[in-house]
Amino acid sequence: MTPDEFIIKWQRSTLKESSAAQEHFCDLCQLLNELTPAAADPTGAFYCFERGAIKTTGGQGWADVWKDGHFGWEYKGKHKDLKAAFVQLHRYAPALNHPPLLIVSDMEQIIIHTAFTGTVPDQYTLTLNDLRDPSKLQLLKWAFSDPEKLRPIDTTAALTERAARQFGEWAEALCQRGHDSAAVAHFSQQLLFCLFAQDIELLPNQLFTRLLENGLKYPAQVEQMLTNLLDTMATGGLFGSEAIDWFNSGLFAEVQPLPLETADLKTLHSFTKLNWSAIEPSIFGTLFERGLDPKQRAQLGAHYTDPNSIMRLVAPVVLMPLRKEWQSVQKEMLQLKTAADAAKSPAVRDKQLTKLRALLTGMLEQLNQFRVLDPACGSGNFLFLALKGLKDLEHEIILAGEQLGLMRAFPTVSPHNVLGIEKNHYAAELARVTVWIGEIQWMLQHGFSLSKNPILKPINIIEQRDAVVNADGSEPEWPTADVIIGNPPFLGGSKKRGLLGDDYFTALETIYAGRVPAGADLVCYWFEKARAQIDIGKARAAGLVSTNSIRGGSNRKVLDQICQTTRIFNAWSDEPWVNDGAAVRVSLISFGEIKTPPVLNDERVAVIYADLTAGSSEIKMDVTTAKQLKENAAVCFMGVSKKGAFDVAGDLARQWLKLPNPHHKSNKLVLRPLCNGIDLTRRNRDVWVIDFGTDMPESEACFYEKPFAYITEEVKPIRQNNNRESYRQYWWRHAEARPGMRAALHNLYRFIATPAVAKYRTFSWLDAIFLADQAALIITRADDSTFGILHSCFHQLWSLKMGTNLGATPRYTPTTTFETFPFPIGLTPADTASNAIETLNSGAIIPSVASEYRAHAIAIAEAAHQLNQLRDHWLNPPEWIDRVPEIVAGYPDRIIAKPEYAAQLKQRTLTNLYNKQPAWLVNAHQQLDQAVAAAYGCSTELSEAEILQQLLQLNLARA
DNA sequence: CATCCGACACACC
DNA sequence: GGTGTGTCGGATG
Repeated sequence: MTPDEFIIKWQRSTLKESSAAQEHFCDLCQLLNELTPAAADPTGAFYCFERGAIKTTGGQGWADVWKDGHFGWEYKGKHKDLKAAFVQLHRYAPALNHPPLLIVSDMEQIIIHTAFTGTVPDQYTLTLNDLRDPSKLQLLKWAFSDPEKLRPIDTTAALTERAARQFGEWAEALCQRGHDSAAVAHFSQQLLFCLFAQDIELLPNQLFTRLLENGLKYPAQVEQMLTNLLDTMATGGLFGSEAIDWFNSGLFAEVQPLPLETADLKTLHSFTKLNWSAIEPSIFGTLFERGLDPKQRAQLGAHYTDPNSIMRLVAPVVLMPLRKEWQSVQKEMLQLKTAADAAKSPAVRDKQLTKLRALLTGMLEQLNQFRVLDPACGSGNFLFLALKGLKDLEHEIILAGEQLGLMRAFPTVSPHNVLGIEKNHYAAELARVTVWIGEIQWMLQHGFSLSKNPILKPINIIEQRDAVVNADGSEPEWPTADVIIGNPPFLGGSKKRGLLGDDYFTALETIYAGRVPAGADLVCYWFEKARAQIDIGKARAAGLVSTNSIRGGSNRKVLDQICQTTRIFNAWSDEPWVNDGAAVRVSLISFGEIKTPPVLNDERVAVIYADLTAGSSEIKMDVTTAKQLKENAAVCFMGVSKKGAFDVAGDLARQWLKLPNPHHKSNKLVLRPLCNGIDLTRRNRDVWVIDFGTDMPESEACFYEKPFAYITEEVKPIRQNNNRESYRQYWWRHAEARPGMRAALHNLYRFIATPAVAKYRTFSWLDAIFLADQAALIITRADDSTFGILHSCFHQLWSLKMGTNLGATPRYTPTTTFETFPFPIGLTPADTASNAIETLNSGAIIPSVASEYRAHAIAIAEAAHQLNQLRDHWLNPPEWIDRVPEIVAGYPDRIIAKPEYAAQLKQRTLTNLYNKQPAWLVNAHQQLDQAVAAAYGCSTELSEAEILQQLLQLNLARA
C-alpha cells in the first residue's frame, strides 16, 4: 500500500470507530511494511488488538491496540474527542506495562504522545496528508520498531533543575534589590503555582501569560493585576471575564506582590514557555528553602535530593509491605474468580463474587486508611513521593479489580493519607502546596478530573510546630500513623547548644534523659521518638535519613535501643547525599515491626546490627559488643590540642634556635618539630611548634623571648576569648597538652604515629623529638613487633570496622579501634610495655617478651622492619636527597631534595604509594600478615569476615 | 583529663 | 576542580 492509496481510502471512509479501527490499523501496518498483530504474535501476549477486553462480557479493553514496550493505541470515530482517548490510555498505562508511547487516532489524525518515565512529555500530530512526508512517516515507523528514537531529550529532572536555577536567580535578584527574603520566597511560590496552574489549565486561556503581557504594556498596573489575580485564586470568582476556581490554601491568604520591573516581567514571561505541568513538585521545596535562606542562596538551582534516594526509604517502609499484602489478597481474589466462573449455580457464583468484592474493597479501604507521617517534612518531598507511591498502588489495584469484572472504583488515596510536622512556617506552607500539586499532577496524568471547590482541600495534613520539643519544654505528641518517614535535621552534638540556644538544649536534655545522650546529633531525637512511637503501637515502622556518624560514638545509642525494642530491616550504611559542595554522607535506616528478611546495602543478610553492619547466616558478628581491654590502656593517645597558632615555619624556628635568652637556656627546650596527619600521609612540612609543656608557669615561659613574644601576639588574644576558664588562664600552654601522652613517651627514643583521618591506615615511626598534633594519633612503643601487628591486615580490618568516619574518610579512634583490639597472645601492649628492647642483626627491634612468644615477636619484627625499610627507600631515595644535620644537636637530620629531583620527591607520599600498590609493597604486607597470623595461631587463608569474627571472639574472651 | 564529632572547611596536588 | 586531611568548641565520662 502506498501513502496515496492509504490517504484516499481513509479520507473517504465514514465508518464508525468500532467497525473501522482494526482495518485502519492493518492498513497502516501494510503502509509501514510491518507485520499485523496477529501475524507478528499469534498468542497475543505482547502485541494484540483489544488488550484487556474482558472476554466474558466483551467489554471495553484498555487499548484498541497494544504492543508491549512500544505503544498503547486508542481509536475514536472521526472528529470525536481524541483527548478522551488519551485520558483512557493514560489511565490504563500501568495495566499496559507503561508503554513509552500513547497513540490516539480518529483515522484522520494520529497523535503520538511520548510517555517515557522521567521525561517531559512530547507529542507529534500526523494528519493523513503528512503520511506523504517520509520524515513524518519515519516517526510512525519508529513507533512500531524503535520507540526509543522518540524519547524526548528533556528529562523532568533537567527541566526541574533548569527551572529552579532560573527562578532562583530571579528570586535572588529580588533579594538583592533589598526585599526581605521571606517575602520573596512567599511571593515566588505564589507565582510558581500560577505557572503550574496555567499549564494544567486550572487558570484558563493562558491567563497568567496574558497578565504578564499586559503588564509589559502597562507596568504601572502590574501590582494591582497580580493582587487581583492572587486574591481571586484565594476565594474563587471572576478575574476580568475569566472564571477562576477557588484554590483555597494558605498560599494565597497573604497577597503582597513585590514591585516588579520590566526586566522581571520579561523573565517571568520567558518562564511561561517552560512546561510547568511536568515539573517535579519537589522543586517548590528546593526553591523555597534556598530562596529563603541567604546562606543557601548560592545553591539556588543546584542539585536537589534525588527522588531515587528518597525511595530507598519510601519503598521498604511504605510500599513493600502493602505490595506484599496486595499480592496475597490478589492471589485469593484470583482463586475466588476461578471458583465463581466454575460455579454451577448462580447462588454459589454470587457468593464467590460477593467475597471477591469484599476483598477488593477491604484492600482499597486499607489504603484509604493508611497514614504516612513525616515529622520533619520540610517542603514535603518525602510525603509527595509516598503519596505518589500509594496512588500508583491504588490505581494498580483498581485496574486489577476491573480486570476481574468488578466495578471500577474511583481513587480515594489523597493528601489525607500523609501527615507532616514542620517547624518552619513557610516550609510547612510549602509542603501543603507541594503535596497538592503532586496530587493534581497525578490525577490529571492518570485521566481523572479534579474535584473542585476548593481545589486544595482544607485538610490539615501539615502541622507547623517543633517535632521534638514543645514551646513549654515538654515532649510533643506525634499523631498515630502506620509508618514514619523523613529526613530530620542533622546537627553535631557539640554544635547544638550554640545553634539552638540554652533553653532548647536544656529542654532536649530533660525530655530525653536516659533515651538520647546529650552529645548525640540532633537527628537522633527523631530516631528515638520514632522508636518510641513503634514501641507504644502508634506506628508500625519508620524509615529515616541520618548522618553516617549515627553508626558510631554516642549517636549509636539510639540505634542500640532500636535494635533492642524492635529491628532494623533495611539500611544503606554509607551513601553520598546531595548537599551542594559539602561531602555529606548519610545512612538510610528502616526499622520497625515489618516481617521481611533484612536487607543491607541492597543485599540479603541474616541480621543488621546497630553499627549498620551485617551478620551473615554463617557468621554472626556484632562488633558493637567488643569491649575496651585493660592491657591496651594508656598506650594510644591523641596528639596535643593546641587551640592557637603555636606552630611556626622551620626556618623561623632555626633562627630562634640560634638566639640567646636572658636565663641562659636555649630555645631548643621549647621548640620541636610538629607532626599532624599531613606530615604522615604526605611529606614532612617542616613545621615546628612552640611547646611550653604541661606545667611551665608564665614567669618561666617568658624567658624564651622570641617564642613567648610570638604567642603573646598570635595566641593570647584568641585564647583569652575562649569559653573555658583553664584555656584562658594558661594561654601560653597548649589547650590540651596531654600530660598522659608525655608520661607514656618518657624514655622512648621513637614512637609509632598514624593519621587520625586518612584514606589508608598507615603507621610510621617518629623520632621522640616530634610532638604529635591532635590529628596524629600515637602509640607509645618503640619495638617493630608492635608496629608490625598494627600494620597487619588484622588491625587494618579491625580499625576500619570499629572506627568512625569523617565524611567518606575512615577515622581512627583510640578507644574504639586501638583499645578494643586484641593483640596476639604474649605480644599485647601490656607484654611489650618494658623498655628493654633488643636489636637483632637485621636491625629489627624486638620487645622483651616471654620466651614462648619470642619467635613470633622476631618474625613479626623482621617483616615489619623490612616493610618500613622498603617504604622508606621509596619515600626518600638516597639518590634524590641530601641528609643535612640540624643546626642544633639532638634533632634528626633534615631530608632535603636535590633540586633536580624536587618535583619527583614531592610525589613520594604514603598516600600515593598505597594508591599505587606496587607488587613489592603488597608482598611485604603479605609477609607481615603471615607472621602475624602465625602469632594468632590462625590460617592466612581466612576471609575478612572470619578474621573479624576471630578477633571479636578474642576480644570478648579477654574482656 | 582525655576523647570525639563535624547537612564541614580548606589546602594543595 | 577533585582529593585528601584538619580546626576547634563543646560535651561526655
